[in-house]
Amino acid sequence: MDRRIEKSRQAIMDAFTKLMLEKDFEKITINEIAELANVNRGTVYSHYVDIFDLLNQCIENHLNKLFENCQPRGNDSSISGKDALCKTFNYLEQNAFFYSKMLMSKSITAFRNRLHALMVKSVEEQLDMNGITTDGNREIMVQYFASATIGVIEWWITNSMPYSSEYMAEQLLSLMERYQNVTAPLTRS
Amino acid sequence: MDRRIEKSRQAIMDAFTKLMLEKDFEKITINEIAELANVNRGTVYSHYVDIFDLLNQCIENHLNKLFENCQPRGNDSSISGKDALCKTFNYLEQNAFFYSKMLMSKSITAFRNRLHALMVKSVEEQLDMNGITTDGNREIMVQYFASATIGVIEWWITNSMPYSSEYMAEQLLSLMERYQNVTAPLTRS
DNA sequence: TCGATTTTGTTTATTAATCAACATATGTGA
DNA sequence: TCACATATGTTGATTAATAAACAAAATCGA
Repeated sequence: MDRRIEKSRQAIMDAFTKLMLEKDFEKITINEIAELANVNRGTVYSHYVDIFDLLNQCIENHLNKLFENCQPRGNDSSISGKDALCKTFNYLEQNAFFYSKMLMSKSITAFRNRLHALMVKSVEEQLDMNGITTDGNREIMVQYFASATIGVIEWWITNSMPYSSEYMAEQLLSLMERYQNVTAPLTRS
Repeated sequence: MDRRIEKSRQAIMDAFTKLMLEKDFEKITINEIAELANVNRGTVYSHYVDIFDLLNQCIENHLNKLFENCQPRGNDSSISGKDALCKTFNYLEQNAFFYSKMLMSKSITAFRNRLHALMVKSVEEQLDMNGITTDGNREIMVQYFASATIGVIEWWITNSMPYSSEYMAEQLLSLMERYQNVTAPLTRS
């Protein structure tokens, strides 16, 4: 792809993310973003229809990175479920400022919705991948695991990460293993 | 000016400076520079005729910053000659890696020549500014002060800055004050 | 509330950057 | 020494980014 596109997108997204950390979303203007990104205002509009589109793509980028982190590498299962989960918590820790802002913002509902949707999808994939069948209702089970995991993550982030990422991965894994052989809603063991 | 020009120049110059620090000038290629700067190779050629032009402009940029540092601020002489000289040594310290490379490189003669020329010009300006007249030969005096100052700077840089910049400024100032009321070849008192 | 300022979103002409292709030059290893 | 690879410098067609200008909407301050 034309490297200009990549550079502009990166500069705009970086500027937006930076502004997100230091002020409320409602206070951020396209002007500010363009100025900080050092691109023309028109360039912003050529990549994003408006600031909400920018927000959504920003969320999408971050959540993609989040869920990438918990995919076992390639075909070799050299990385265990616990390792992958640990990597995920490490990633969250490194980007805690961003995720904290997203979870605590009153005006941003898109983030929670998208996180939940992606988590549900991820849990379903893990169930399929591990060939898990259950007596109970599958739909409900998926919702159960997804919400449980998000709840733990949200609590950990918004409470300034009181435990290490290793410990969190351990505990979450242990909780999930109690019920089914679903070793992790995000990863396979 | 079109911000694209500024951004491209900056990216290219940054990449070149970075490469200068980690390898010899002769080993640096335009391809490398373009790659590291993340610009098309043609863009490099649209700003610089060849790698020697790039080197010269790089030297020019750095030396301009060097001599900017020792100009007293604006019209108010709130910053004394010593302070300005101190700022100059501080700047040299911060960019010691670059200046050391330049001074020690066998293949780069342009840097020493340009440094000497700018130093001579600076000494002449300081003489004029302070209205200094002397019995001796002015030309020779200018050469004397210019070479003396460069010699001290070169020794300090290539010997890993054995004294603090404050001390160096002090000592150099004191040496120059012994002869004329030329308080500093780089600054006015 | 009202006037002023800022922001938004869009358009247009212009320009810099891009990619691909090329011939030439330089250098490198067998 | 001679292929082979890499680097140089240039060209032309295409595209993304730019600045400037604009009307409309939103925000702000008095």
